[in-house]
Amino acid sequence: MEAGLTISSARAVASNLSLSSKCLDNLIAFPAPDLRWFSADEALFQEGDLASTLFEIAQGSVMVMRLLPDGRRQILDIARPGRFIGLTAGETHDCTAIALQHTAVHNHDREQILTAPRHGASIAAAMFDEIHRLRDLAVALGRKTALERLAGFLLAMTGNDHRSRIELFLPVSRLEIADHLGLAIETVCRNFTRMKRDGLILLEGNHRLTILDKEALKKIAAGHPTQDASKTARV
Amino acid sequence: MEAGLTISSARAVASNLSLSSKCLDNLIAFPAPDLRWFSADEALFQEGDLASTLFEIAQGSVMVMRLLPDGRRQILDIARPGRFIGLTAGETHDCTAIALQHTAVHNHDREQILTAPRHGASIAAAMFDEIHRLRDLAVALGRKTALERLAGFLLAMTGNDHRSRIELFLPVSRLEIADHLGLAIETVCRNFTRMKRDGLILLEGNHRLTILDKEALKKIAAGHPTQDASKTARV
DNA sequence: CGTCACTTTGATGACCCTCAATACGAGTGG
DNA sequence: CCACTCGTATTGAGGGTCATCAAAGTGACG
Repeated sequence: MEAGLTISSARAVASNLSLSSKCLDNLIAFPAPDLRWFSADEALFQEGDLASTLFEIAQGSVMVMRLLPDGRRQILDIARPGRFIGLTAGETHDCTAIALQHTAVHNHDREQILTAPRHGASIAAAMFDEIHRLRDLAVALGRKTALERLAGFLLAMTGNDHRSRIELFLPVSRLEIADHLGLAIETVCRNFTRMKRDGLILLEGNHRLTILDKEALKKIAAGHPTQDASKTARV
Repeated sequence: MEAGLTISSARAVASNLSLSSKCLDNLIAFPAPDLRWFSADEALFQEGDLASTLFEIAQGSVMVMRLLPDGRRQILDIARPGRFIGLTAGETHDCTAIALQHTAVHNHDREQILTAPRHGASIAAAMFDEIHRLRDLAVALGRKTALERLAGFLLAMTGNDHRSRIELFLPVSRLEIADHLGLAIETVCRNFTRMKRDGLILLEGNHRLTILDKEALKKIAAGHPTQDASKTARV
């Protein structure tokens, strides 16, 4: 692993996240699959590996990423329990998946699950979701500002929580957020600081964050032509 | 349509592209689907529309895009004959599809084709391809330079043509290339000019282009730490 | 031959990256 | 308990790539 990509053991700090209800549903839908544990920073699969199994996250979190020859990294997905990992077109994986915490996954045989009619529907839904997420990401990376990307990222991390004030556990470091959003780590920091200054969030340690004004974040993330608070504040 | 997005009638100039063999295969695999024609700039569907039909491009080309409230645009896909359009997770479309030329599409009933076992496999393959393309796009938008993105775009336009010298028809304007690659139109122009200066391509009118050195483009697009020609040339 | 849309080129500026220094937090050992 | 260390996060200064603004060039079409 490269020096710049080193990930601390701080990750083990809070690996006991809630096991989502969606995941429990899948435990019933897919009876008795193999369960396997990965430790933090361990690879579920690497780009180029044979794609014979499909992983379903039971507990923990996983990042899916691609590396350029000179070390530039794009994190394509940060996946939580209930999600499928390893959907690919060809015989081999086109990206790498790394566990972010101590993570449990169900192994499904790829051929078997794709041909089984009942399971096929779940996989199809997972693929549609994947397409939708990647479209969102492409719009963010191609056309949104750093602040808008970060707001969208935080909202994505909240999942379906509808409260206005939300306490979040971030399974990723600033560097990983940066590599997910196509930014430099310093830009992530500066915009977190700005959100904090503007009363949108609270920062409580590197992996804890509280959203104070979800509606404001939504407006920013949507790319609305908002009157910039930093400008009005200086009048 | 917005002023900035106006698209010229120049598109009709060369709408007689080759009807790919893959498309002919599909004509056999999916017997007697409805055929429908769209004129240039006509929408196949808009973001928010009910997603009841799946479109298979028979002839022409289509762009899939999303708009932000203030007019920023991200073109997510530029699709040629043989490709499926309208794959979406929910009941409604999460993006807009516009014909780039006079374009013929086959209409497939969404429910019917997804449940039919034989057709389902083709759709699954199409979805995998879509995921793969979107990952490539995200890596480009998030972590590649303007020159690298443009090189990758040109290679994607060549399809499976293995020759070194390739004459291309570009179904899109400079503005559309820019909105696909997350750049400004001027940046696209400048980098085309640079490629031309470096002997990588020829520019022959706004929609015609010849690739002279495909291998060099591949190296650039892959993100290899290349010795910059613009620097060495000035010594 | 004038208009119109698009493209190209140039000048300038903004946003974000890079480099650098400091701060913070957790773990370790004295 | 406190100094020390190490990795990460934050903040500041300066620079580069690309965006914006502006103007000229090109080609199609009436």
